[in-house]
Amino acid sequence: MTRPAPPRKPPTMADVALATGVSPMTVSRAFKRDASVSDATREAILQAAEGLGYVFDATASTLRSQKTNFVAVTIPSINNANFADTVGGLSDGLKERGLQILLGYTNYDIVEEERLIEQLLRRRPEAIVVTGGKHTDRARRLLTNAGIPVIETWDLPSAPIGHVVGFSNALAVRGMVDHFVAVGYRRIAFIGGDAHRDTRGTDRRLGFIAAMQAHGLDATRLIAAGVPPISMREGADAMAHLLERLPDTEAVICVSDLSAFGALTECQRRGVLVPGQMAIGGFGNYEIGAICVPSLTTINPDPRGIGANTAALILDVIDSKRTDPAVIMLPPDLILRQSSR
Amino acid sequence: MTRPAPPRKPPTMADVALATGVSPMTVSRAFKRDASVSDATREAILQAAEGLGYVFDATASTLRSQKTNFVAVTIPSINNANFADTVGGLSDGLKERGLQILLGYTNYDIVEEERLIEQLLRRRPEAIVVTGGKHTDRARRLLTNAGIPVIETWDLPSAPIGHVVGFSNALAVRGMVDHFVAVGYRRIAFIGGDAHRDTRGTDRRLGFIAAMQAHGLDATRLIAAGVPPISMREGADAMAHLLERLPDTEAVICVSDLSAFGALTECQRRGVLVPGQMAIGGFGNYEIGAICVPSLTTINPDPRGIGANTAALILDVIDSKRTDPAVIMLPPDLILRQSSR
DNA sequence: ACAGGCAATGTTAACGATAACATAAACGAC
DNA sequence: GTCGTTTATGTTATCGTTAACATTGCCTGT
Repeated sequence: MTRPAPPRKPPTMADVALATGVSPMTVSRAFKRDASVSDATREAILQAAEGLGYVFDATASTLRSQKTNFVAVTIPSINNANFADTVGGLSDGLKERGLQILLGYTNYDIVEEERLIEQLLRRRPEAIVVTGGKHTDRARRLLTNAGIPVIETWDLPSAPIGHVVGFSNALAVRGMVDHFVAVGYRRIAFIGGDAHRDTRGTDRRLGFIAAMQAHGLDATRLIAAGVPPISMREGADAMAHLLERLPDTEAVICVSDLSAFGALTECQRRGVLVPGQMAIGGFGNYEIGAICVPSLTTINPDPRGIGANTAALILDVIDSKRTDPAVIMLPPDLILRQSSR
Repeated sequence: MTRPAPPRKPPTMADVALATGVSPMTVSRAFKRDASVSDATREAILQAAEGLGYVFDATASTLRSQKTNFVAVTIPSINNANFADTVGGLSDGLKERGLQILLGYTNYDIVEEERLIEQLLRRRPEAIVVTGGKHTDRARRLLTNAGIPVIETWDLPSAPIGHVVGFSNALAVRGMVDHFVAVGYRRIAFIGGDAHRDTRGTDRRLGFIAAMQAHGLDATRLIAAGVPPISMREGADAMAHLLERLPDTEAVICVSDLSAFGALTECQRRGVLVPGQMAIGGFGNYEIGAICVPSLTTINPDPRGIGANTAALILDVIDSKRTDPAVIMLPPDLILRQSSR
């Protein structure tokens, strides 16, 4: 009379304890770092655990200890080298402490961001990192009341919720405008998206306009190239548009290196010399800008540095080494390359 | 006599229940979709919850119901448009069911992958998706014993652990070699990384060698360009190397579009005409290949499709609509563009 | 008018770990 | 040799939610 194989529930610490002849508490200690368990006992426990196929249950641990070891992170898009670098820096900085990243993306939409933040907070992260400083009212409330460290990145919010690790997108673009003007360009255009979804892109356009006006120059050569975030294709289309409508333009600043590269290729297709007939500037210091011919003048916002600083900040706050809201600014570098010589 | 503000523990369902005058169980039901609660009661509960600043505790829910609503995913690198697209397709397909992605990256290292898999399994995901079919023995064991659906992607493992959603990297490259030969190229080189870290890259190189030999052609023009995954810079370096050492080479197939683009720029810097003097093929159908001048012949492995199919498969398995291990092949497309005309 | 059914809600115990406290044994200082 | 201290381990109760079962009341059909 053979029974059907029982559904065989996965083993728990109690099973490991039974197999080793100790109490569950000792098993629990054996899986911690600093706990006081004799080497022999720990060895026996871990071996029994491996033999039984026991896998630590982080959920139960979390519920009792009220520590999830999660850090929640929202980024606009997972498919973006800049944000990926920030997550990389963050992840590396948190790894040694056993903090795991719970990642979500908002698709550049603050309503989606609100939904995402709520979902993430349900997992009770130890801290939450959001990209950007613009949120729905409810999202702000959720973050404020979450009772955990909140870090806004990639931006310089006028009214920060908690901590900030970022920079001013507008000021960064101003630096590039200043450079272009100093080199002698006057009829300068800006290529960006056509909506306010991408707030960092919008800030860059506003920074462009303000900087041009500060120089007493015409700030109306604005090409809106499609729904943000715009990429290579839209950059190329925008350059086509620009060359047809405003052919006397001498230089163009693009909202990103990707659109700048697209714009560059359109010049190549049309035989427009870069930088001879058209100078180009980008934003973001993507790899492509360093490799393409001609290489692209750009702004390096140090995405990995943002992530690394955010990680360090989180650890300091968790260790109570820091109690007041921090505002960490990482001034972006202007990188001069062939496209604006 | 003012007391110091109490640490004010975050409200629980019991608090919401008290505030609404119902039992905690009814509050629990109000937060579910299908549960039987009257509209009036649910409304009152949700309003009270919002007023108290209550946030659902997914950890406790998970522990009791044994459902985490997590799907674990490992990718080699977060900073890669192909894998990002796969995660995007996966995420979109799982979102409607409330399944959240728990993402980790292995840095192209199967030892790191093992560590990561163990970490992820501790969170008790409903399913686990791994990139690639090569794992450490212990990782294989962990996956096999996890008791959840396992899906290997982006590959065609010889001995699958569970389900597979992928394609043969070797066969895909063979298709490109066949094309190059048909068009008349004979002295064809391959540019890739110099180690076995990136198993998909290695498979592509092996596919190249096999295909060349099948045509009776010299398969020794192999340029190793650095630690995988190689990118634009390494592609440029490799092309420089190739042009100096094997100047009679007529065409080159690169392990990725990124290295192919780097190789292309090196040709541009040296005045080597593409495709006139050197034809180039890439892999991955990255955006850059469609935009650059000349545009790049490439292979489209349909990363988003891999993600979407994986999501659909996971839902089918969870719903028990499918019980046997699935092997879903998405044959990559060869995309012919200017760089190999 | 009453059985049967369904909708809305309540009660109890449990998910699997560990914080907090308790205890036993070993060790050293004087 | 006694006492305090440290080390290794055990016991009990609990984290916040929900599965499973129980109950109440209202509606429907005959």
